[in-house]
Amino acid sequence: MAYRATERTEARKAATRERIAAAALDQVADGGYASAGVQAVAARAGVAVGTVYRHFPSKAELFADVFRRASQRELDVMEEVARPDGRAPAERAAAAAEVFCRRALAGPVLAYSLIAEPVDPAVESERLRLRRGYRDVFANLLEEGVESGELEPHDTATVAAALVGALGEALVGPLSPGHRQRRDEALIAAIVNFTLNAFPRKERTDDGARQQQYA
Amino acid sequence: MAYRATERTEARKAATRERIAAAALDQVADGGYASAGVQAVAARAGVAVGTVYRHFPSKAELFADVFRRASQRELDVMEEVARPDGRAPAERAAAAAEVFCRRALAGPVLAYSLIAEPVDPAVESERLRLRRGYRDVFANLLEEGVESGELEPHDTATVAAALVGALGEALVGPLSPGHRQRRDEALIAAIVNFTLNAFPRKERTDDGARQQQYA
Amino acid sequence: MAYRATERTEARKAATRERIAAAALDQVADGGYASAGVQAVAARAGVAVGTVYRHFPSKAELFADVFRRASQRELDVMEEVARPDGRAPAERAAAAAEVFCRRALAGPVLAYSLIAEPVDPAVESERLRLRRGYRDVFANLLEEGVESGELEPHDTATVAAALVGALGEALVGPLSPGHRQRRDEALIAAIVNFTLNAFPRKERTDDGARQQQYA
Amino acid sequence: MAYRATERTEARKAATRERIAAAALDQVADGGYASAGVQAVAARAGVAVGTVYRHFPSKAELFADVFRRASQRELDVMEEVARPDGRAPAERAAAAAEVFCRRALAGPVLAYSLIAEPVDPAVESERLRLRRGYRDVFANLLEEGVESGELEPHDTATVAAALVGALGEALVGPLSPGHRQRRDEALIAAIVNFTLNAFPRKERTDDGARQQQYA
DNA sequence: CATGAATGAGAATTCATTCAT
DNA sequence: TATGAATGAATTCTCATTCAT
Repeated sequence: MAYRATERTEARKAATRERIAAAALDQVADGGYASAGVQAVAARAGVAVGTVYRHFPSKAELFADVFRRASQRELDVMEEVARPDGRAPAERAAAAAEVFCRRALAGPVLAYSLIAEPVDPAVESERLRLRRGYRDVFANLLEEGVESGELEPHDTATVAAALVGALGEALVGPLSPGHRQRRDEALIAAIVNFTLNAFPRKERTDDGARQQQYA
Repeated sequence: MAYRATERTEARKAATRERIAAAALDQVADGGYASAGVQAVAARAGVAVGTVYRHFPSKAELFADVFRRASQRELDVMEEVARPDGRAPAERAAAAAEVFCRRALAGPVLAYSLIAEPVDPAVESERLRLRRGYRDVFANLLEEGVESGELEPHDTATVAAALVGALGEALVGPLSPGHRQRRDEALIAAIVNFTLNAFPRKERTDDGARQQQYA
Repeated sequence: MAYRATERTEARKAATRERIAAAALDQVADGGYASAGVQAVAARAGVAVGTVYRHFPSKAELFADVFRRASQRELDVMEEVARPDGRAPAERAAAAAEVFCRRALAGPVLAYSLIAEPVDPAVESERLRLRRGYRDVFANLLEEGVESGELEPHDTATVAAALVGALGEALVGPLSPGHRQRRDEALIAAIVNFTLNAFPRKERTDDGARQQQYA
Repeated sequence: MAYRATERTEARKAATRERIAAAALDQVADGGYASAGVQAVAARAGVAVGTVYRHFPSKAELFADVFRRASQRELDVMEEVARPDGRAPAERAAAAAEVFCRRALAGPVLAYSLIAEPVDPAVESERLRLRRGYRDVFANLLEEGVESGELEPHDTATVAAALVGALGEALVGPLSPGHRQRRDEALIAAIVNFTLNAFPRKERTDDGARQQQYA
C-alpha cells in the first residue's frame, strides 16, 4: 500500500511538473520570453510560485528544460522529414526547409523565441543546441550527397549553418508583427528554391526545371 | 557679459559624450547588451551616472545612438564594396560577403549584438535598419543581375534576406566562445561560395570554375 | 490536492496590508506627505520595499487608499453630527464645526496633510473629495435653512466652501508647531461663532443671545 | 575709476539677481512650484545654473526670497485698500476681500502657489508670513471696529484667520483647471458678503440692505 | 509537498549642488 | 564673476528566490 501510494504520489508530482513546463511554453508562445516571469508561469499552471521551485531549481533551469523539449520536438519533425527513404538528399532538404517554414509561420512567437529572442545564458545553450540540430539535418544531407557523388565536395558544416540562418532570416521579415498580408506560399517556394540552390550539384542542366518545381 | 561656452568647453562636452558612447559600445562588445546597464557604462566611461543622462535622454536613446552609428559604419563599408564599378553583381556580392565575414570575425560579440541579441524596442528598430541595409545591398545586386540578364528572375527580397541570415549564422558557430581554433580563411571562402551559389545564374556551365575561385 | 489559502494566511496578508497603510498614515501624520517615501513607509511597517508593492500597485495608489479612508472617517463623523434630528440647521452646523475643530486639534499634521499639503495627482483627487464632502455638509445645512425660511436666499455653495476654508485656516495658526500654549476651548468657541455668523438668518434679533451660547 | 567700475559691477550683479528672482516667480506663476527646478529658472533668466548659486545660497533661499517679495506685494495692495480713510472697517474689509479675489482670479497659479502649494520648509515659512499678513489686515479692521464700538467684542485673531481661509477656499473651486465658465462677479459678490457677515455688528437691522449691496 | 507572502538587490531616472575653467 | 558639465544620493518600481505555515 505504501508502495502504491508512493507511485501515485510520484505520478502526481510528474504531472505537476508537466503542467508547469507546459504553462511556461505557452507563456513564451503567447508573449515571448520577456513575458514569462515565474509568477505568470505559476499562475498559468495553476500552482503557487513556490511549487515551481520545488520542481525546478531555478527559472533558468525551467526554461532550459522547456526550450530543450520544444527544440527536440522541432528537430524530430525535421529529422523525420529528412530521413533517408530513397529520395535524393536535395529533395529531402527541400522538404525539410518547407516544414521548417510552415511550422515557423504557424507559431511565430514561439519560433522567434526559440531561435532569436535573447534569454539568459542557461537557456541560450539550448538555443544553440537547436541551431546545431537544424544544422546537422542539413549537414547530413549534404554529406550524403557528397558521398553519393551527387554534390561537389564542399564545407558542408558551413553551408548547413548558412542554410539555417537563411531560413530564419528569410522568415523574420514576414514574422514581424504589422507586416502586410502574408503571402506564405510564395515565400515558402522562394525559400525552398534558395535551399536547393545552396546544394552544389555536380551537373546543373536541370536547374531551370528544379526552380519551376516550387514556383 | 555672460561668458559664452568656449570651444574648449564644447569640445570637452563632445568628448565626454563620445567617451560614453564608446564605453557603451565596448560594454556591448564585451558582455552583450544584457550586461550594459547605465551604471556599468558610466563606470566604464569614468563618469557618474547622472552624466550619462546629461548627454542622452534615456538608456534607450543612448543605445539607439550607439547601434545606429555602429550599424552605419558597417553599412558604409558594405555599400562601398558593392558599388557598381564594372564588376559583375555576383563578383561584388562575393566581395561584400567577404567583408562582412572579416569584420564580424574581428569583433564577434559586437557583431552578434548588432544583428541578433534582443534589446529594447527603441534599439531594436536600429537593428532592423541594419538588417534591412544589409539586405538591400544584396537585393540591389540581385536586381541588377536580373535586369542585365545575368540572373534568372526570382524573389530577390527573400533571397537577399536569406543571404543576410546565412552570413550571420554561418559565423555564429565559429564566433561562439570556446570554439576550437578558428580557420577563418577557409570559412570565409565557404561563405563566399555559398553567396555565389545563391545567385541564380542563367548559364551555369562555369560553376565548377567559380567554386575553385575561392577554395 | 492543491493547498488552499487558509483563513489564517489571508488574515495575515490583510494584517500586513493594514500595517502598511497604517504606517503610511503615521508617516504622513508625523512628517507630512513629503516625508513619506516608499522606503520610509516600509521601514515603519517593518516590511521590505517589495512588500509594499505586493499590497499596493504604486505609491500613488497606496496613498490614495490611505487618504480615502482617513477622509471617509472624518466625513462620517461630520455627517453623523450634522444629521437632521429636529435641531435647526445652524445648530447642527455649529456642532459640525466643533467636531471638525476637535478632531483637527487632536491630529494636526494629519489634518493639514488631508486638507492642504500638496501631493501627487492621484492622491490630490482624494483630498478634493474630502473638501467637497465637508462643503456638502455645510451646503446641505444652508439649503435646508433657506428652504425652511430660516435663512436668506444666498450662494450656498460659495458660503459652504468659505466655511470649510475658514475652519481650516483658523486652525492652522494654532496648529503650527511652536505656537504658544493652546487655548483650545476658546478657539473652538470662536470658530463655532464664526460659523453661526456665516448663516444669513432672516431675523437677527437673537444674535447677541446666540453668541453668548458659546462664549 | 575703480570706484565707478565697482559701482557698475555691483549694479550689474544686482540686475542679474533681479532677473533670476523674476524668472523664478514667472516659472511658479506658469507651472507652479513643482515645475520650478533650478535648471528651468536659470534658463528662463538667461544665466547658467552656477550663476543662480552665486546669487542665492540654495534653491530654498531663492524661493524664500521670491515668495517673500511676491507676498509683500500682495500685502501692500491689501493694506493700501484697508487703510483708515473715514470709511467704516467693514466697508474697508469688503474692499480688501474684493481686491484679494480679483488678484487671485487674475493669476490663479501664482495665487495657489503662494497660499497652498506644498513647498520646502524654508519657503513654507514665507507662506505662513503671507497668511499672517492677510490675517493682520482683517484683524486690524476688526480691532478697530471693536474699539470704535461698531462691533461686538470677539476673538478678532481667529475671525481674521478664518476669513483668510474662507477667501482662499472659496476661490479654490473656481480656480481649479477645467472648471466650467467662471462667473467671477457673482463669486466676488458672494465672498464679499460672506466677509461682511463675519463682522459681528452691534445693531443688525440693516442686514438685508447690506447683503443687497453686492448682489 | 504546496502555498504565497515576504524579501532585497538592482534597475532606470531625477535634480540640487559643486567646481575647474 | 559666469559658466555648465559633472556629480551622486535618492526615488520609484521589478522580480527571481526563500521559507514559515
